[in-house]
Amino acid sequence: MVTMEDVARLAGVSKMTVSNVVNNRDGVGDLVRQRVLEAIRRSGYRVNLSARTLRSGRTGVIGLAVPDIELPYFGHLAAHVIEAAGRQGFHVAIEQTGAAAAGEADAIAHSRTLHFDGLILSAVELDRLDEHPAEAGYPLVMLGEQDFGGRFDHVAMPNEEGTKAATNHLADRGCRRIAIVTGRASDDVSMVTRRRCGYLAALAERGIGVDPALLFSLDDASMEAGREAARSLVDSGHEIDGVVAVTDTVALGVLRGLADRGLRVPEDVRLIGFDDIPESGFTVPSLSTVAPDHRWMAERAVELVAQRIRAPLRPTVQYIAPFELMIRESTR
Amino acid sequence: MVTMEDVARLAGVSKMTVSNVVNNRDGVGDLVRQRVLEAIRRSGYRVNLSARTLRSGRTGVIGLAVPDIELPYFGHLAAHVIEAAGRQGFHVAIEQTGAAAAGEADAIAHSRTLHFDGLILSAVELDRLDEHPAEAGYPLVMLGEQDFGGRFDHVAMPNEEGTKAATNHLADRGCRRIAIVTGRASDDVSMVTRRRCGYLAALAERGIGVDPALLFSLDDASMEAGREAARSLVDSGHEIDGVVAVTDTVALGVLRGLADRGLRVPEDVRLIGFDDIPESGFTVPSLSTVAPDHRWMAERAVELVAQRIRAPLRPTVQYIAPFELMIRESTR
DNA sequence: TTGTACGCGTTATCAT
DNA sequence: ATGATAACGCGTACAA
Repeated sequence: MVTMEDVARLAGVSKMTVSNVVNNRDGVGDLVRQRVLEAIRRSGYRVNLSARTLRSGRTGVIGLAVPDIELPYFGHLAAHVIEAAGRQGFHVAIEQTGAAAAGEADAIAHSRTLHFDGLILSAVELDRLDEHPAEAGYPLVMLGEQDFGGRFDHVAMPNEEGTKAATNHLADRGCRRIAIVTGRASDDVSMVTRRRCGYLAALAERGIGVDPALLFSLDDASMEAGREAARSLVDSGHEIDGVVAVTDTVALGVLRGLADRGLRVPEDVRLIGFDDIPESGFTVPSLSTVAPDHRWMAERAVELVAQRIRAPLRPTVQYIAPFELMIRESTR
Repeated sequence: MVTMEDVARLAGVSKMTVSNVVNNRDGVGDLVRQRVLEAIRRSGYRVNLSARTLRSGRTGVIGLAVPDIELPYFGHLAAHVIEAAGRQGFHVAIEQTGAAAAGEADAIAHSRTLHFDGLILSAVELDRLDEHPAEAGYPLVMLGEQDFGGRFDHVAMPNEEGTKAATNHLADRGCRRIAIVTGRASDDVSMVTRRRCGYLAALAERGIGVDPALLFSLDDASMEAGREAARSLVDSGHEIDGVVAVTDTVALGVLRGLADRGLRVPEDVRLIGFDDIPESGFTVPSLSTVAPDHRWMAERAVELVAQRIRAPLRPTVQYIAPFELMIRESTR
């Protein structure tokens, strides 16, 4: 391995001068600087980030923990985070939590072990983070679903607002028997519950009665689960003319499940999702959806970790992402 | 930060003994070991990987460079690589190359700068890697598309074989006017060309004539490009009864583009893709496709980097992934 | 403007 | 079985 020492010898200077050149510090003569740069080029020298890290105590890496990078939504999000972090001079390491509270807690511990400078956690399950007091003071930004009562920097999805707008939109189109397909609603503060609240609020506002048979809970937010939910809803015999799906991924499954039962979208049933993943514009029929500004979310999240790394004690900040309704064929 | 020194003091031993305990080395008495473990637990100590890396010269991280993590296929692949690497005790850092030769070369340089122990490169553009001789000897495994004439460890897609099987399948279903939608075919060895060869081979075998008007080139392998390709093909007036799409992502776009023009799949046109991304099972109609064994590919790739890290000079290995045809509704 | 000495946390070597 | 010491490559502080 080529070290600064080697470069210094090659250029006939001390390694401190090499360090100064590498870090663009001034106080180095032009001629000497040229000689050093030439020596670096010739030798193929690269800074050793481990050594630098050991000295400075910073790794320049932030972790991004998501349930499953394979789900389109998180791939999408990761791309934006990587880009935003790059602009701030950070690298991103991706962890998968498997959408389990244990995985999410692990990711935090892991992140510290690897000495990431901070962690962006897209938590869907971990609602009891106060059980992990050892992590206090670590730059941790929550991204997306859960609500943590202001204890963390948080960039939230417009869960309630978005779902309410979606439900209202279906009502505007004349739907009166609107089903909602969500994840399981075990805990109080989860994304699922917030979205369900938005749905209920819209129905109440319109004076549409709530039929418990139209509240469908999934085990996970997968395409397969969405497909089965749609089949069950149809098979149960309750008439429906609209479906609010908790995510676009689930909506893709619902779309397929309705097709399995010979129902047409939007003629027989209108369908709207949440997330606006790229695929949604290309399904047949294309999928209406609540479109949060993902780029904005990623940028805020990166900005928040960066700020917290610099100032660990500043008060926490809560954002709710802006969104718009993307109206496509599935609710025409 | 808690260091080994602190733990050593707390346990009343030397830091070398702590190191031995942490690394599960033997030659430590049971009683002492217990005392040390207790001290680690109480103090919340974590190894400093930078220091360890500085000493050992290994980071325990392998890079995975893909064109765009947002494309479902690469998200899918990344999930498998992360899992396989985890089993071998490696972490994975993801780089995006933007499907450009410059990005791919950057990823290699970058990977070395960050002192990854090795790099898995899913190269789609970089066909002249011999222009980067400085990288010789770095554990680099090519995954997927390109062919590099045996100069690197390589886990290849069954490009030619798979596309040939797909085309034959369409012919079996009675198609005689089969179009192929590929990326641009500028270079000799690219995935695009290999897949096109498979297509031509199948047609030749069946005695079906090649109509140049049915060879459609895309600027990129996106859904949008696929959609526009399908529209153009239909609008051009050449009758078609089958389409081979270069990837499932493109096929999703083609499916949509055919719908835009009022053509039914599979009644009017049959369609087959390549990759078997999860979405393909859920489209309406569901998408037939060439399904390479992604898990197998990820495992081989990780295995190859791991081996090359241990033995930099062993001869290179070439694999071609196994595949099967997933026959779904789009070719019924 | 350039050089020297030391410390970051860990591990290898050698000694006890 | 355990401990002392010296590296690993870089950056800070200070001296020249």
